[in-house]
Amino acid sequence: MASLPWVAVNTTLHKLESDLRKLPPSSISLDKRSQARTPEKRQLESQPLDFGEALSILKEGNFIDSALYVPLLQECIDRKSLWGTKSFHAHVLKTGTHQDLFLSTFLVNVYAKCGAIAHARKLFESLPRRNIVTWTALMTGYVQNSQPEQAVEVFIQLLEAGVFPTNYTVGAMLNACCSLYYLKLGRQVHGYIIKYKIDSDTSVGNSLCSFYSKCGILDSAVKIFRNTPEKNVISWTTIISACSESGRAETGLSFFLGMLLEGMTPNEFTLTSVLSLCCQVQEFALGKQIQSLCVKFGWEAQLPVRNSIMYLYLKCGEIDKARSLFEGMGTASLITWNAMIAGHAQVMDLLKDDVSSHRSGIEALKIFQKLNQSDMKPDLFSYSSVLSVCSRLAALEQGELVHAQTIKSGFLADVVVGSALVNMYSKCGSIEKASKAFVEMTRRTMISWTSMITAYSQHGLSDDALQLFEDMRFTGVRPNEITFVGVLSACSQTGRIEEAKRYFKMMTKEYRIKPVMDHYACMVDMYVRLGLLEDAFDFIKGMPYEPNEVIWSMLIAGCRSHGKMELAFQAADILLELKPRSSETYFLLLNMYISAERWQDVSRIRRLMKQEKLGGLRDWSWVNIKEKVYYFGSDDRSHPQSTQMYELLESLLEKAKGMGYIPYEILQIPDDSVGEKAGNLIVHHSERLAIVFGLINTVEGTPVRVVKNIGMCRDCHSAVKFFSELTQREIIVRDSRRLHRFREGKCSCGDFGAFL
DNA sequence: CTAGGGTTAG
Repeated sequence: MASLPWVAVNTTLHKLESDLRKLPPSSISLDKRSQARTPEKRQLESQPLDFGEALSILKEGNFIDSALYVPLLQECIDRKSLWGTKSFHAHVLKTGTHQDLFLSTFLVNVYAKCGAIAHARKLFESLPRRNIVTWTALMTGYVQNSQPEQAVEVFIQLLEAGVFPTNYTVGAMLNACCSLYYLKLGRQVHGYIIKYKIDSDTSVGNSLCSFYSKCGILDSAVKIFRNTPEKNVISWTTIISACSESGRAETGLSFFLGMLLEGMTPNEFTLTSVLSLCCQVQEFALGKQIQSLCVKFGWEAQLPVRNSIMYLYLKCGEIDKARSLFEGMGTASLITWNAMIAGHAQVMDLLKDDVSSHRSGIEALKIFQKLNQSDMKPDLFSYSSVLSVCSRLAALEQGELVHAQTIKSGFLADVVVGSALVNMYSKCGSIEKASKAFVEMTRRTMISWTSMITAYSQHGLSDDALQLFEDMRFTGVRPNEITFVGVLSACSQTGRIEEAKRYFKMMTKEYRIKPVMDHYACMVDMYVRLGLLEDAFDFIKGMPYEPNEVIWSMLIAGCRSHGKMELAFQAADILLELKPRSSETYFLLLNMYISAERWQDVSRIRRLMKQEKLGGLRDWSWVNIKEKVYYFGSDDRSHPQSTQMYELLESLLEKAKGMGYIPYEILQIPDDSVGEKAGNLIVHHSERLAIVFGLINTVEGTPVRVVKNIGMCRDCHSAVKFFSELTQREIIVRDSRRLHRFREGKCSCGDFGAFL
């Protein structure tokens, strides 16, 4: 963006002003050529066409029927076939049809759409004649090929050439401005639009509306929309998707309602936008109603519509339905593939603690692999989704392969892909590679910074996290509420009470960010770690909203660790009034009462769990070894190497005891699938088995990475610390709450990470 | 001029 000098911009606008002055007001508004397609043109398009056949005719140097020109070019766009376009171009030159301005303009457009903007430019330069549509096509081409500065440049040139801009040209200019984030320039263009009274033109209004929304000013977009006198379907679609981009899904849905009430018929664009809104706010029932609307209006066969519906099914967890839609799709686009990968990634979140969540991730990797084998190339969306899948799976090997692929394909340069990579390495336990990826980024957004700050914080490196936060502020990037979760949790890890208070104040006063539950949770966590349990209690009581389950469990777990049982019991009573929803919370209380031998309370908890219909938890862990996944449950003996595993485990535990390991009582997690078998006490939780399996089956000295579906208990946490020292191995366990990196007898979580 | 897919927390 630096290459566009302000002088040029001002010249443009100055020139624009004088040129627009010469213009009779009526001539700007419409360019007939691009209006609704003429009947004979539509007829051309419906001609049957075999793309391959047509191309081979061209290749052999033979002529093709001119009736096939338009459909062939359209096909080149759809397939992004540069080779096809070139062949066609050659054909046009040979037949002398390049004199046809319509065809030449179309070719400029096709080259641009195939990503060959340089070719488009060359053709443009060589044309003996050009009209405003040709100019506009070139501008649009630059915008679409991420060279908005060039688009502005072309705009200057066309004005200098004495050509009159149309509404389309103004639209392309506004698009260039929003890609440049040139709010100022766009506003000036808006000024001229008003001055020359073309603001009542529907398409100009639509462009402005989309411009403001893309610059993040939804209010202005809404204003423009309301002031557009003759709203068409596009106007409504624009405002609806503007709401979607600004994350204001409810507003978007109400606009949709308004549209229907005004008797406007939605088109396929509208419906796909609305479906995406439904996904955003998880209004799946509404989404299914929209699906019926798609059928009613006859849009259900459109690929984008089918993509949206498939994505909707994934988001509400109906994977089988989504999969059958996917498999039934004759032609899938890259977006179809990406939606499948991203959808599976989100299903992982949906199924959080269940082992099927993991399977969904594996499925996503498989889909990505199939995409690689297909004739389509993954793009930045595919890469960022698949990287997030790798990070959720802690699949380092696969993640590294994807990393290599992003380097090869050049997508690593994208900020989102870069941030996803930082996150992947961090979640896979390698802070070194995460920070390397961060340092190598050429551009950073707030999310990139936040990812890295959070990464340091999760790895227990609070100095680095806080330093980076200061760097971020110094760079002038505005943190959001998630950044502060990272900052505050970094403070809490190392008990920096004063700094935590300062940052909390900074968040609310300087950045006007309303603290949410997670911020309070960080503060409570800090008091608890420091053993300041009364302070924690007071802090909780002073919160502006009702503390949730997580906050109370933290306090209770802390009281347990510090032996302040009276306070723990008091807090437990309050917690139970809240009717906790998670089984984990009940197990925390249950085990606490069992070890305190408060049998009345034990039966009270059991009764409550039955009332709430909360079943057992499954304790699962898995370990990735050479792209294969091995699952383990508590006391699992199903693996052929079991004997060897248990021998190693017992010997490690014995040696640990010699070094001072004192076992806590191991948390009992009754598993529903097994039924309540009396006297079947758990001896080993799943992560221990996964760890020893990893130790046996990986090379000496390399890290072992394990993922666990629920939180680690105190006993396992303490034992694994000794394992890391005894084996001189780095052991990484990612549980449902946080990341534990055990090295030389210490854990990155600072020892207060195990709640149960 | 309008659409469908992506990254950050506990």
